[in-house]
Amino acid sequence: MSYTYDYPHYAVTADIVVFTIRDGTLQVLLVKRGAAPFKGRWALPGGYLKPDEDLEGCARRELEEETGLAGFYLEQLYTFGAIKRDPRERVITVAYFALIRSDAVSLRPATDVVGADWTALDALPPLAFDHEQIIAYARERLAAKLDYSTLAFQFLPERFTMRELHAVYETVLGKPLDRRNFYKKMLASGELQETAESRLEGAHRPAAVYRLRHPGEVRITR
Amino acid sequence: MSYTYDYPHYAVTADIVVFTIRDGTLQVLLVKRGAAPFKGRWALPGGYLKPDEDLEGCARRELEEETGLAGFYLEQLYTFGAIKRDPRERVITVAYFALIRSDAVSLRPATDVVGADWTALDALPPLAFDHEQIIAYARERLAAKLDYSTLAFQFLPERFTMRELHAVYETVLGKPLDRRNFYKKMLASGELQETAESRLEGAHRPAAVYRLRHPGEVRITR
DNA sequence: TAACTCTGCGTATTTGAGACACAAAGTCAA
DNA sequence: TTGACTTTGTGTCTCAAATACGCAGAGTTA
Repeated sequence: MSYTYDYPHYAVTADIVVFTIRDGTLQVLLVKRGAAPFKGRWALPGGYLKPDEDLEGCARRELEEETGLAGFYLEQLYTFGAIKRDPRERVITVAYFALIRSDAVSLRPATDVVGADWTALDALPPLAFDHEQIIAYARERLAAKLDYSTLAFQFLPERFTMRELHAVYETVLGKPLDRRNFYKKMLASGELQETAESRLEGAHRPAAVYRLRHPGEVRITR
Repeated sequence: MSYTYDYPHYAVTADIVVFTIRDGTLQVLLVKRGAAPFKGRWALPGGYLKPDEDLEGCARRELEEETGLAGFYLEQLYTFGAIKRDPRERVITVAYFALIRSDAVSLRPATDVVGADWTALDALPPLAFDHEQIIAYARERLAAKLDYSTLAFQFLPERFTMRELHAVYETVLGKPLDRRNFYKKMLASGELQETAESRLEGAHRPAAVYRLRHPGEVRITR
């Protein structure tokens, strides 16, 4: 089957920067390419847009195929269309970023790749295409948005402690935040809901367990 | 001439939301379509991506053809790809927004349109495609970015007074800002450079003339 | 029961945004 | 020439939020 048009058309893909937090570091999902170009190199998960799906639908489908997960947070990032970014032909890629709880995922490589794995952001291997650039851009957006949204909660289960939330912020921002001021700020934000629960994890006072006042919804907090 | 591919490709366009300030209101550049679909309707300027130009290059070229202007500020906004956004065929459009000093422009309609004109944002006619949505999104981005960048200066000539700068902010944000606090904030930002010049415009004290400390460069100020 | 560790709350200081008063520097008209 | 008028430019006060840091609370372990 072939497709013919009267004037130039382009391949369109969605690539997704999937962030998670594992072992106290910010990690991103990479797949190992099984075919040329860049065969054997790591790359972002993604794939071609189909005629019957919209852009976000494409990103969501590609990621579901790879992780088995549905309902994750997904946001359009930027569109990359440099002429030679793909050596084969002109490919326009609409980049997305997603946030996922890594404990909820079991990776299952898609058909056109030979492996998929999480990689720490500060230990990235050489990547295919312009994917380093895409990841750098996604990381900036993520860090900036922590400050004025409830994005961070996408990394946590429904119920969590202040320490867990604090750790997410420190990990993503890559710098220490005063624990006590952080507690205050979070409580003052009005986004947290206390629960009756408390959690004992070690030889010390148990931590109160919180949940989001508006779960399953990313809110802009200013 | 025709173009044939092994799997679905898509038309890719760049549409540009061109903002300017005229008569004390925020205005946007619209063109009147000369052909179907939406013949006779107003739409955003834009056009098809050519194989030998990148996305920003496409936006820049389309706008240069329309306004004769070069070197304006241009930023990628968002990519719209809903399946039926163009009734003819699937079109992916990468939206940009540009800021222009309207006094520096003389409009000259491109070949495929019958007219081009500035329109106040609060008096938009019905638009073609999803262009209302694109404009709304661009307006949000512009207003948000005034707060933490030197974007506003793109609406002003190289040398300007505090009053002119103040008017730009009030117009874009659509609300009054205390003049005296505004002065203080701008001076404290460190982005302004005093000049020896002052400007006399009426029966009152003349205003000091400033210029940007880093002209021709949009800076993030936090 | 004392040592230890993390949790939770409080307080004091600094920084920045916003409200508002008033002097300064011009023109214009009497 | 002088006073009315208008816009420019600076300062002060207040309040809210961010930051620095002290310390009691509530568990476990030796």
